[in-house]
Amino acid sequence: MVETPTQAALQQTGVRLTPQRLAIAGLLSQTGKEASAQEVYDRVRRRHPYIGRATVFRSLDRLVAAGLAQRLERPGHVSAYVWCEPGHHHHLICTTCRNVEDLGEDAVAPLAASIAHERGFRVDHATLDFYGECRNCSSRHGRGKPVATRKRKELTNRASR
Amino acid sequence: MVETPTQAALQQTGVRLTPQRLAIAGLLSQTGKEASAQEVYDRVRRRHPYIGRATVFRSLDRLVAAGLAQRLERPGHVSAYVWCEPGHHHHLICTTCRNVEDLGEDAVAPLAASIAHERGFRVDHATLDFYGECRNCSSRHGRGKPVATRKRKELTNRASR
DNA sequence: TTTTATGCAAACCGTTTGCAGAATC
DNA sequence: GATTCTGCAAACGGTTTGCATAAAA
Repeated sequence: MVETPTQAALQQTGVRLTPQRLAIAGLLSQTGKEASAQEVYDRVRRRHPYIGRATVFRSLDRLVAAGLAQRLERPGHVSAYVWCEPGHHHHLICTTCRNVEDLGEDAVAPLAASIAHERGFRVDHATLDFYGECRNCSSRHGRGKPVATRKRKELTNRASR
Repeated sequence: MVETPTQAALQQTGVRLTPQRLAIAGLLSQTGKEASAQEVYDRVRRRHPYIGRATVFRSLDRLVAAGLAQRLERPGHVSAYVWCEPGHHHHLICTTCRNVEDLGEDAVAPLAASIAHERGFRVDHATLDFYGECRNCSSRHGRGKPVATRKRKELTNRASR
């Protein structure tokens, strides 16, 4: 069995490498998309039909605690999870294909600095996420044309390793 | 009965001016702090002991729909509500006193523009909130001293009009 | 063999909804 | 008087937890 980078990263956090965890981590890290726990559950079940919801939530929590994933609070009281590189905690989220691009901390740093300077507010932490349409999706349809033919292809992809 | 700005703003949205709504709107607009529905409920109950939770949620929804308040998704699946000026949808949130300062849209605009330009990502909407310590709280204790003696005073204030 | 994780089911808790009566316009 | 709102209570749905069993180290 070959050790993947994801596996190695997981190993380093001290948790046990169960097939379920590996599947969940692999799923997130390879799709590059945000997904709710329910969506993760649905997809993992294709390979692990007997997995329970609790296991999915617990695994996701571990990933977040380890800094390998981030939990986004989406409107409607549903959390979304994204795989993320260390230090990249802001995102460009495509509302069409749900792809997530990382945005480095340096995007906010100057803004935070100017706020500290101008308003006397010491910034400890910032949330910054952009929602819109990624380059790929924009080029798939004419400029200004409404996004009616939304592709579901990516969403039904299996996370095959 | 004198007409307050809050009352006038509410009136303009076409909803009926019930005592409960006025109390909730007054509460939010005057504290300038974020509050969960439960916290709003607890405080409003001091003046309206028979108010129901549902009424609080429905009133808050109206305020948000009218653009007079904003709903923030806080960690832990709890929503927080903040009174907000039209067009000011980003915030500086003090984690000590929970005060919320508005941040104009122009704070993000240049950032959004550069992202659109550099990464081909069309930004439709952005979330941006800074968490930290406001000027008042910083000056209440020596620089660098850990925030151990966190004041609860503000939180137990009555929202008396 | 010790420790940690899993799966199941029930509990949790913030939020929403249905409905009869009450208040606003 | 027509319409909207309230309060109650029950339903909802995502998430968490307790526990006996199973798997990882």
